[in-house]
Amino acid sequence: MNLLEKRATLEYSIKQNFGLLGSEEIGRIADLFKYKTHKKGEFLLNKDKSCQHMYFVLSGYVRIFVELETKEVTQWVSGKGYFLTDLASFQFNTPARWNMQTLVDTEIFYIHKSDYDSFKFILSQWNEIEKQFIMHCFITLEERVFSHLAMTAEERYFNFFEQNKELFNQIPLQYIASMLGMTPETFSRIRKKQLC
Amino acid sequence: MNLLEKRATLEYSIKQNFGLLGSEEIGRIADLFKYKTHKKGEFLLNKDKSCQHMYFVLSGYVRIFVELETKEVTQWVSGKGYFLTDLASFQFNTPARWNMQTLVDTEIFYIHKSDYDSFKFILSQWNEIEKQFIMHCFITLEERVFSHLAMTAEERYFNFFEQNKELFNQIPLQYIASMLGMTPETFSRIRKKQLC
DNA sequence: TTGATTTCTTGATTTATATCAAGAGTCGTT
DNA sequence: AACGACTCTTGATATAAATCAAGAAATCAA
Repeated sequence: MNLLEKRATLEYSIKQNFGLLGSEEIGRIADLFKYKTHKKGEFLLNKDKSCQHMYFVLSGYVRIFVELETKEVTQWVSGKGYFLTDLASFQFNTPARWNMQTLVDTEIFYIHKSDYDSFKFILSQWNEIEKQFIMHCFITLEERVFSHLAMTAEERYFNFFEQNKELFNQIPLQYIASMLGMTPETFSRIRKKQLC
Repeated sequence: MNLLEKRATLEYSIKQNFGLLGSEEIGRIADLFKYKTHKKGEFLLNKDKSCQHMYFVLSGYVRIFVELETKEVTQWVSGKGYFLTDLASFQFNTPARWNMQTLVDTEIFYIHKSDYDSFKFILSQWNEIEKQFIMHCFITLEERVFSHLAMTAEERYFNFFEQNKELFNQIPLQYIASMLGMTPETFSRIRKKQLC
């Protein structure tokens, strides 16, 4: 993939997630993102630091997690096409709540908060568009909370599998287990049922 | 509480949740809310219907829940000072995902979607303000997901209790149990530990 | 106040999931 | 190819939480 194609991928995802923008406007947004590659295992963000960037995953995977006394909790894994940041830190300058680490060699586009904030001056509809984006994120999270109120570990597994098949042969399964709220052993046993 | 004091309470909560507004502007927002009382057990919203309103709880409690084949799941209980709606339905005109029912006689202010949508024309900063409000909601939900990934039922109980003491002697405890993702029996046993 | 209904508690039991421990597979590196 | 480091699986066991069932307590309505 050459840089032009990478750029096209970014623009496509901006269109998908921040609808209602003309292609000229999308171009102006994309202009402010910078391209970078990260080796497997590198951190994009450390907990308690300030999160000054929003990231876009072009290829690879980024894990969002936190370390507790006794265990490590993976909050989410973002693959290609995802925008990600620690929202509380990025928007309200609080210390970051999560670590972000690449699980494989990963290509990202990133944008600094100061450039991101300029969108609202460049584009009159920006606040409206961003608002809708966050609403969709909120609705998705509501579903995730619901899955913990209403579903068993096994139901969460199959539900998630249907939506994210590709993830299951790309990253260590223990991280999927954690983001679904179960141990690797439980995950493995459910998986065995699935395969038999 | 007379109507003037009720109105003042609404304005105060608007200020709390949608900061950055002058008092004249808050007044113009509050003007578009209407006051209504609901008897215990009345529905503000039925699942699968269209949610055309946002609600503000002045006094009382509203339960957000859904009925499954085998059980009922309470997603949240909103007490005084809460704004509530089915966001997906209110904003994107999808069928409502939740029921909303009062748990006691309840006073609310409500606003129709068409009036709510007019805020952005009345107030130049509205989109920005609303965006920040939703971001805070999103961050709160992230914490809630995390509580299911990292905490036991007992930890969720005590964590929630610290934040919401008043709820525990105002509404049936079974609903708190459900929103914390446990059965009433488990809830009761944890509660016993707390009291002894 | 009384009876009816709902809610909460408690005990016994079952089930789901976590923990612990060991071994097997996989992957990356040299 | 071989080593070491992860990662996954599997079994045995422990623990957390759900289920089932009954009764007690609280609440509501007449």
